[in-house]
Amino acid sequence: MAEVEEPREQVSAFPSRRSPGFPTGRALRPSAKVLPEHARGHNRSLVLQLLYRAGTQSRADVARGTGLTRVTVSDLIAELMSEGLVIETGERESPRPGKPGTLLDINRSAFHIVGVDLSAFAVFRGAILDLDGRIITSAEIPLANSVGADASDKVLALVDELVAGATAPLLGIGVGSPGVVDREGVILSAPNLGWTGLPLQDMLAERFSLPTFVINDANAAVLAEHSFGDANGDIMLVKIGHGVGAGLLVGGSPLYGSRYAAGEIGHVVVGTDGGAECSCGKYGCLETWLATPRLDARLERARTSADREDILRQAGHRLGIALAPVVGALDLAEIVLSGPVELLDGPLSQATLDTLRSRTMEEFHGHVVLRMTELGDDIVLRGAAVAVLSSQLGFS
Amino acid sequence: MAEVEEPREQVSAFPSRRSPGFPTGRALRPSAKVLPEHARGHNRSLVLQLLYRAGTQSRADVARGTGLTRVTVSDLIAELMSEGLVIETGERESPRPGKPGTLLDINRSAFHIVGVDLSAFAVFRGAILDLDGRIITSAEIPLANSVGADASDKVLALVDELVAGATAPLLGIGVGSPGVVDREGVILSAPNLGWTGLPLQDMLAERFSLPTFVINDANAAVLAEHSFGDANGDIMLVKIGHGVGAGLLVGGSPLYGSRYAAGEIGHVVVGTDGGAECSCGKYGCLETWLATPRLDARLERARTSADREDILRQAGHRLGIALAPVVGALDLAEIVLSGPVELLDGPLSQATLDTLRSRTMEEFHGHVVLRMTELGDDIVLRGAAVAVLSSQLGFS
DNA sequence: GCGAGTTCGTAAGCTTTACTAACAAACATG
DNA sequence: CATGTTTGTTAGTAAAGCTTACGAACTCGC
Repeated sequence: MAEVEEPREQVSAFPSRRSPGFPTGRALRPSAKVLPEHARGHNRSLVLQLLYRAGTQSRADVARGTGLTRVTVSDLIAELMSEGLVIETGERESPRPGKPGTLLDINRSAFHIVGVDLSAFAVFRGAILDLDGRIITSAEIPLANSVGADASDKVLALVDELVAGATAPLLGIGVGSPGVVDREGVILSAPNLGWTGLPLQDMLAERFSLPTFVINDANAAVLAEHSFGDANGDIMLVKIGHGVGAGLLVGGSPLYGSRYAAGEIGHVVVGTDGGAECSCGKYGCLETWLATPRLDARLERARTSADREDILRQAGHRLGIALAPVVGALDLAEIVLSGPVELLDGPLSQATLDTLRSRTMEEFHGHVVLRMTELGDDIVLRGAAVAVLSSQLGFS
Repeated sequence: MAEVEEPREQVSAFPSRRSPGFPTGRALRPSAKVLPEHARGHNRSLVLQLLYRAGTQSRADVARGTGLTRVTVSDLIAELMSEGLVIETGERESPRPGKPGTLLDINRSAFHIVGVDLSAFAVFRGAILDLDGRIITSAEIPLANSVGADASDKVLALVDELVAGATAPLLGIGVGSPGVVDREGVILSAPNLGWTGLPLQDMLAERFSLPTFVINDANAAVLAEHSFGDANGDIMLVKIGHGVGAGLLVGGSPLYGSRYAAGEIGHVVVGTDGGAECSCGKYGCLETWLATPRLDARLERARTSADREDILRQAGHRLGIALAPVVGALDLAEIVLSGPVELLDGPLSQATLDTLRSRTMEEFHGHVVLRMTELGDDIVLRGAAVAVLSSQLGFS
């Protein structure tokens, strides 16, 4: 019995079955046939998802929650238990009549995940996380200006260290990298790290024999916000640091763009009144207004706190100008900012919101929410872990 | 055996089975369980899709094209033939060895579709189309300034006329309407027609007992461009007329937005240097630069052809300014313009493209293509028909 | 002309999956 | 303590696509 379609052979922590999931649902791609076993995988994910989210409950509860019958749920649960993914946690103490149910939960400590963030300044950060996305241990390796192969060697070294220190079977490795990353985890271009066409995902998967996922850092961040934050509906996460980038989640799934460059808004020119010269050669790019080095430099020159506020407000204003057409086109529910709180939270984000409101139509887009993420500096790390979770367990 | 989930009972042209399709594929919705019959529906659509696109071929060809076995394909084809959707068209004249296959095709003249465009100026347009989207007959009804119930009565009258003149069983009714339309085909707001919360889809479905789909006009247009035009990848269709709106297709499916207002970019302010006062009260909205009445008025005041060109170029420039952040955020493959060719095709679209190139990053988004649609004034009509096709046959 | 090889479509039987029906176990309530 | 409720499991059924096998119809080489 040959596997139907398994493009890349990766060793999984699960003995029997990899959740196949459905074809991506794209109406027009030459989408694949669906076999009964695919349906099984879908329902399996459904059960897993319910347990993950709603927590401890009985088989009968799961049956009601998914719409499947108790028989089918029992069967799926047996499979999941044999893989060690689900455990029985005892009996329900019954305040109601009838036989008390056997309570189930995801075995939240049975597997760990390696998450890596390559987007911080001058340092690669990594961590081991549990299935709930909590950080168990973390590690760092200074970048020391390395680029190219030196830099990718440091990624390998960092993951080496994390994998060696793991205290539970690993579900996989997730990496959030700056730059343009394709669907196979090849980093097509990451100028700051001197990478072009680096197949980091394959390199890691081969070296560690673990399911590995390399994605863009802003996409990782928006995944984290979706899973661990309060995000609902279509959201855009704007990540402001040494550069400016964004991740978009539409209908629950990340938007890649036609050449994997979705969210690359840092070098879009903002406004029609010039602006400072950018490293890219143009004038008035979003990064010239918002990248933290530029912003810090401008703030240092400020004399009064009113000056500081003006500078921050101006930056926020520019962000609002750039985001207004995007909000209009996508009808976003939420815009989340990620970056240095002391810069972003306050006059800057307030000015962004004000500008957004004054440049879009209240009736259509007045409902858009703008806020800071509450996930702090771990957002990319945790988002990379979500990518692993989502692919290995079949949900996000 | 109860239907699993059929929110709205609609009479279909098909006796036995409505293609159920899969849940929308949104990772995080409380997505539904999948039964074997859902898989069947998916594979059924796959076969239909292949026949629709690739045209005449044998059962064995279909099996190779879909990855299903010849046995399964035979079974599905038998089902489709019993519904009158597929017919045998003769034997292949064999240049190759082996038994010649029996050629099959979609029965392209067996069903017709009603398509309606409510977005034209001062007139409602409708047509009967065949399964290939060709217009068989068309009809119009002058709007004569009616609004509210008078206007919706005219829609009913127009569809009455078309349905009465149909010469084949109807697959369904598709309507492209201006304004904000939700997923159930309720027109939440269409100011020009005086509609608020008008359940047009239900009204038509009930009156004609046919599957009916009411969608936004720009979304219809982008569907048409996708199906009948050359569009590939993620596209945005910008529809310029008395207003300015857009439809977005991401990963092959339309983008609705969190409150069904995606694509409503007409009242986004463009640039940071003021602009004319808009009917909405703001200054410098995209519509003040591009809506055809404003543009025509400005062009009438032009003295020389150089003046005319300047005006058109300025308008195109503004469109480029508005689109640059959207291109950056979505990494669009293509932007398609729909509207009066004499205004849009030439200096205007050239200026839009120039502006787009000068305000985005060549490496990331230099590949974006900007062009006029070739579907002309029938684009909404045909897109509305695509909505019917896509839902009733399970593809687009 | 004819056997060998190829391709097509179908028949029969198998495997997977989720379903229904039925039941024993375990509990609350009157 | 009898009754009703809820849980989880066993047994059997229906749907779907698969594999295997086969007759029909064709081309090609001798």
